[in-house]
Amino acid sequence: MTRRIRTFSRQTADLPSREAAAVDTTFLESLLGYNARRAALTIIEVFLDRMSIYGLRPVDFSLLSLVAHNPGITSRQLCATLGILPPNLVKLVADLDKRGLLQRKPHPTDGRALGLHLTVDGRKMVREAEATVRELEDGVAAPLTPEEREILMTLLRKIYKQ
Amino acid sequence: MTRRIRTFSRQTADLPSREAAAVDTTFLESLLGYNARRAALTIIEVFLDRMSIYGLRPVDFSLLSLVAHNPGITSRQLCATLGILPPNLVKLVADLDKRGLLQRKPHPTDGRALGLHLTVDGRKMVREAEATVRELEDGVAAPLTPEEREILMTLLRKIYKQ
DNA sequence: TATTGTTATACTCTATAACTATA
DNA sequence: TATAGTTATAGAGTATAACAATA
Repeated sequence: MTRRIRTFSRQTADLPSREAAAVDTTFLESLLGYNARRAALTIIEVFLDRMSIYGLRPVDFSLLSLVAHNPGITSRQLCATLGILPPNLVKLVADLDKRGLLQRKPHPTDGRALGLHLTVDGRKMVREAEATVRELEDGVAAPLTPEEREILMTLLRKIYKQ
Repeated sequence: MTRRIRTFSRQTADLPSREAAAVDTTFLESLLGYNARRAALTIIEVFLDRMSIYGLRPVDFSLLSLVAHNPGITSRQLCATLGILPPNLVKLVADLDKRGLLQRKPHPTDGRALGLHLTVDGRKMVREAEATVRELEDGVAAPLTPEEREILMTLLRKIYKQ
């Protein structure tokens, strides 16, 4: 079975040209928000490139990984966890369903809800995709020592979990 | 002169409900990309709220601040610095021009280019807005010691400057 | 009466192609 | 021939309102 590999275009952030290098960014670089956004965009760019072989965007990967580690999770829980609005989750789940990666089954106790479960293909893809994400993150975290990498994640969690 | 204050809606990330709290996010939270994106979104949310009094989104603020610290900067330099594509910058600059915050003047040496300069109103707004951003960042960085805050920014810069 | 999943829809953000004026 | 600024436009992402089925 062949599956079309979706491609994701993304602005190729112009490499710092002579002009850009001359720009004073001192103030912006003193801001947590600016630095966090720039770092996040850098990681996303690498993610898009390396994960294109699976046809998974960050949101698709996060969704599948959550279903893998929380079989039977509902759309509502997914929305709350990933910060996605319910109407926007419908197509995401429907598309992954069409690709044969997950299934919607009746919820055991709540007749309104549907529990999400990975298919065999879905489990295989998540296993491989999670390994690729680890490799890709090893690459972007290369300038950091293992200790610094842990510190960085700990500090980031302090920001969004307060 | 009255100026309409633009409002920016943003998804009010559902606070961790009982349901969401039960979701296992261990794997995602072990990823740099996930943590960086979540932290960036948290800061943006606070930014949108506190900066709405100026009618400035993050991109507007970054643009104005760069012009303030780099008088005469060109659109092309802004694009390279902020990772914006030239066609998308046109309306941003035009709108700030219409609001009387900046002006486009002929470039002294390049007839094709236009140098951007803040107006008196623009300089006043940037001064106040930068102070507000400092305050707002003090808030989001409250769970961190001053040393941790510096370490966090240093590590983030290592990620996107490699 | 509230919640789950859904449809329809609108608005914003990001991207590509192509034009003009100038280098 | 290449670059700065621009126009038009398409696609992706994110938002609100409202509905049927179920709690």
